[in-house]
Amino acid sequence: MPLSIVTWNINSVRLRIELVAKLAAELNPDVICLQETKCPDDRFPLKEAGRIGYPHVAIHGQKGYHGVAVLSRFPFDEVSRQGFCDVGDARHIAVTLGGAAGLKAPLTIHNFYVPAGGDIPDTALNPKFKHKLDFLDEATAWERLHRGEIERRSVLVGDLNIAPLETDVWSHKQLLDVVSHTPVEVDRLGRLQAAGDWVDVMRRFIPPEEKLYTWWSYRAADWAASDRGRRLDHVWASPALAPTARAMTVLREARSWERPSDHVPVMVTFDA
DNA sequence: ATGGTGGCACCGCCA
Repeated sequence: MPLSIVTWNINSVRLRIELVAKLAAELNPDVICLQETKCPDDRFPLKEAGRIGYPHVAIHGQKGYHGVAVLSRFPFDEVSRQGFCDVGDARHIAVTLGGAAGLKAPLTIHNFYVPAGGDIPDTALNPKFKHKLDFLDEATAWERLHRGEIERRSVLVGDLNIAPLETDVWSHKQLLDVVSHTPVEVDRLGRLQAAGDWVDVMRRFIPPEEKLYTWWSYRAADWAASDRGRRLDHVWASPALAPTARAMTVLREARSWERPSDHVPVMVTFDA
């Protein structure tokens, strides 16, 4: 059975729930993983999610900042939330789809929102950059502990706030010292990927030689004309699941929607 | 070379 999963940093779920409806109408995904919901759990727009076809919602939110959620057409067998760096941030939620979703075997989706890391790529000068690296280190250690489960049928998606490849940014040279593309961050992300033996599914569909972006700054006068994008959002699959990936879409047009997020949705369809 | 925008909570912080 095909299972389509979207990841999208929505930058406020309450402000943009109608854009989730538009996404649902255009791509019809089975599961939608959101980041930066910026919404306490008791204020999440659950009714609206149900109205647009997603009656099953797993949330890990907080007031004003961060927050992740998973909207699903199918019920979850399990939901879990992991804290990192002991700071109380809502940056991870995992759901398992299985028998109740009609899958032949359980499939776990990890939805991450990695800290952005501030402006200065120096851990001594910028505590937010230190937090970003620490978060990635903790997530890597946590993955090593759970490697046995991850190896089966897992997906890791989210706003990882790092563009690892030279073609994941509009100018490799000009962004080498810009947070999101520094070698130290790329190295940390590589370790996280190696810890789960994750396959970069987006790059299975668009070769590493080609430019590929999922985020364009709000600060550009004309984001499309300047096209100074970065690939900050990712879909990784475990080795067991990766070969079943059938299609991948980066919904670039969503950046032109009215009152858009600065990130666009990415969808991957698996024969799950 | 600089500053440019956006969301939330509350007039600063984070992205």
